[in-house]
Amino acid sequence: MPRRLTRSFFIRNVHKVAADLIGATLLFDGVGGRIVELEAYDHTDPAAHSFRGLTSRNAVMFGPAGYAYVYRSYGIHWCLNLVCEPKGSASAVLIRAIEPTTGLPAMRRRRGVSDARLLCSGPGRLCEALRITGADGGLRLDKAPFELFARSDPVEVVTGVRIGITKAVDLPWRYGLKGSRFLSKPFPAAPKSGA
DNA sequence: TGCCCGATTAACT
DNA sequence: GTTAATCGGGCAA
Repeated sequence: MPRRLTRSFFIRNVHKVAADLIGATLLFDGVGGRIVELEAYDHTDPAAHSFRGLTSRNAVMFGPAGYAYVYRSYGIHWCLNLVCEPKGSASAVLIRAIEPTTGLPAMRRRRGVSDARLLCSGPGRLCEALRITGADGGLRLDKAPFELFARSDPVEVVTGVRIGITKAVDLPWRYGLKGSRFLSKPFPAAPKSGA
């Protein structure tokens, strides 16, 4: 039986949490799967919502670790973040892709597609598949409807630059499960020496 | 009050 | 590869 993640898991540096979440299982109302891709953000980061300081939208990011920050993207999609530490850094990880393992029929119904690789590979897609909305912002991650379980097997974590942003584009704050078929986009191959 | 634009996605050519 | 959809946040006026 995998270990249930408690709030203390998130009371750590956002990059440590990010690396440890690859391969972990995320369920919402009993539907979800294995986290294969995420990105880190913090208040020193021009690409982060928290960069310009506390506002009503991003207030959850400035609060305690272990809570969900959900925001609307492009006026259309919802995106899920997990708030981390250090305290006051307004840091969080954006869950970008999971490998669907539980509740496939519900996810297919909600997404309107059958291909498993199109269910949860992308931050907006996975929120639609898990039915996470702005109403879930501010909820604790260690209580229902959220359930998080630590990975039970070793994984290889790869990093790269983040996707879909126009600022701080060079920070290697994207984390992924090496070789996963459920990434929203592949990680570039390691550059050859001498390139 | 108005304006610009985004941590995206799907449907185009 | 390009672009429309769609709307609230954040900043200028």
